[in-house]
Amino acid sequence: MRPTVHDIAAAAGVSLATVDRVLNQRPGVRHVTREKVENAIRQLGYIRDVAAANLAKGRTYPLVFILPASDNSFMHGLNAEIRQAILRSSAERTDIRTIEVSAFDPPALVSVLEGLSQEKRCGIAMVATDAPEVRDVVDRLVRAGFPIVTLVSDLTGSLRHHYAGIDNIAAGRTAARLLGRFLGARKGEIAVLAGSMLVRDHRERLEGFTSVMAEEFPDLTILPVLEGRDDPEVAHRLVTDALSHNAGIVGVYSLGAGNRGLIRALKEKSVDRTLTVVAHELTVHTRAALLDGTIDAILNQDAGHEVRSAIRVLKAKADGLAVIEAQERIRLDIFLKDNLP
Amino acid sequence: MRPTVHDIAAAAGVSLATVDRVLNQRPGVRHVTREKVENAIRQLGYIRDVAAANLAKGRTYPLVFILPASDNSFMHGLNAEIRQAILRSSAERTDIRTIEVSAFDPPALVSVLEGLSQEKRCGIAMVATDAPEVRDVVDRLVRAGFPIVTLVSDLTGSLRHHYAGIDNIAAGRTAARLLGRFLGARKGEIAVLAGSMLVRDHRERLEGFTSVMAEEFPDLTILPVLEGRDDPEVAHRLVTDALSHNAGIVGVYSLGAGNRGLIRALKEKSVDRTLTVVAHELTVHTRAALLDGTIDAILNQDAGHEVRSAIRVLKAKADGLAVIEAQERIRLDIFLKDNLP
DNA sequence: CCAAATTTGATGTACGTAAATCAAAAAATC
DNA sequence: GATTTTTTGATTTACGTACATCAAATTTGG
Repeated sequence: MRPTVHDIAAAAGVSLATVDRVLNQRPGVRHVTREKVENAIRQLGYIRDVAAANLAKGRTYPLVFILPASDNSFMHGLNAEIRQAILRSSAERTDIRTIEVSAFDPPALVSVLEGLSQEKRCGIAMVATDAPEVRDVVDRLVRAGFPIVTLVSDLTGSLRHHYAGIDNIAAGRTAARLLGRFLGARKGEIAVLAGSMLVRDHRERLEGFTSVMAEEFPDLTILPVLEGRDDPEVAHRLVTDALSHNAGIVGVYSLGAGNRGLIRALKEKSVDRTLTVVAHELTVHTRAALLDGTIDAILNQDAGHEVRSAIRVLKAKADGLAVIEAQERIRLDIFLKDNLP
Repeated sequence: MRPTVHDIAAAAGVSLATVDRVLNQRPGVRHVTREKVENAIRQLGYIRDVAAANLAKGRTYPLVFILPASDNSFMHGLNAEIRQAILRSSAERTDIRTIEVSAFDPPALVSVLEGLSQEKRCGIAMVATDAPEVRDVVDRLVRAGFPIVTLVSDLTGSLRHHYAGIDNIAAGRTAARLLGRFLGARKGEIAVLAGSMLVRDHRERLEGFTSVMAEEFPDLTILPVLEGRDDPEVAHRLVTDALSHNAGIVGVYSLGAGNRGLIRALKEKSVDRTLTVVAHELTVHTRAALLDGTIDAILNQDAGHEVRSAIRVLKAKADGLAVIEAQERIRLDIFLKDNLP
């Protein structure tokens, strides 16, 4: 049986009330007494029963998800997962609310965060926009005791407690190796379709991609990046143009959203040639394209896992508890047509 | 605020004691009264507070892991993860014990299960050996109210509540496509190294592998399977022999354990030729081989995830609660040298 | 050494549920 | 209609923790 507060009180030779004061950091305990209690806690290996504590406190975990107002499948999926989490909130004692903030707009994000800093403490999960002023508010909030995790896109160099998302450099590198290996001995050009180079995750994916390409596949040259703004129409036009003007393209890496347009363009143009294509994010469109052979591999991050992980980490941080690191690592999923979920 | 037992009592116009009798399926409630209470539960959307209930009951979840006594890295890893879970057991209210049973030995497994059926009810996670007599005991245990999940290796056609493991046919198919695509236009022979064809997961991997090879890569022919019994020494000898006698081998698929021997054989023989190699299970050995280029891709199942998932599912089943299906799906991890954890 | 301030103890209530007891009411049986 | 059986109610204690109150003990300051 694990020790209870009563056991500590007995072991430390103090009353229950004193143990309570120490545990909950209430004033009115002399230094020596506090030490006695803390020693007893350590020796007995006491761990607070979080379930019982939450019951007594009537505690719920107020959580806020800050998401960019982007209209693409991935963000829709992320939103859906958060709604699922909200449905579970009574069982999980969470109280989740979401705030939309205009995309790639540091000042907007900063003002939302500053608004939160005025309210009572809550856990924050945010899709970060990478800017110094954002880092500053985040650091301030962390110092003020707010548990903060970044979601999907990280804020490196900040004090955020955790990042629930994939390693985007590794993702880009993996994409490059897959493309390179699938192309085998073929020489030619690779078209890269991104959303925007202003977004950190896209920049990182490109960085990883180009470095592996340069190191290991010198016969393949990367064309200037097409910025499709995660918009299917724009993507369609850019890819169509590129394929028309450049007969040497043998492969495509789509590292952002807006794959609907890419797929349409590929189908229109691929009658005359075979392209090897690696794209990000598993959606109804990319899934169909993988199955019909238009796309060769899909790299994916599991939005559901990211949301559940963010919630687990925020709750643990609010309680000052440790997390199971391996459990919270978001992996890069690689899907071929054979291992689709 | 979510409704409590008091709210139901009030709504149904009965006493707390009666609500308790209904909730915990105690006798002494007339049919009509039971219905009144059940209606109130449904209308108010009452959900039992599991934390409070467990506190009141002083409940722990007795769990048993039944594992084959196999001496390979994967089973060691699985064991390590179970030990980790045991360390967390006080916080998770679990009481975990493991039972080793000789590998690939249905009668031994059956007798262990029958022993458990005599004890008080507990959740069972087992690495199944696929045999009719095992299926029968499992079905009997499930009917007797034991929550049962299969781990790593499934028992299809049985009543087990859940399977915590990967889809091995999909794994084999994926391996075939990776090998085939990596080899590009090359023709030649593929060596397959398995542990034993008596194990269901190995059979399934081979099945998936051969079917994709046959369908999509007719220029590659599969050599007769080498059964390495998951033993490094045996594997080393078999692979060395195969490579010596057959100059046409261009690729290797290792679908079982004992990769240490495979890797040594490859290093000794690969001075004169380039092989494309796909292997299962990420261990220190396969990881190093992936990084130094001896292996091209590793397929993996995350033992930690499998153990945690099995525990979550068993607890949920014991409480009659639903699980988050997407969370419990064990995915096939594909590692290239760029996305190693 | 006395008064004031601080520290500690004792005790009770609460959270939502489980489980037990005993009395009272209702239903079924003869 | 009286008796037995079944069903229901009322009440209590418990789980491990949080939190509040008030009294008692101890320390501190003058």
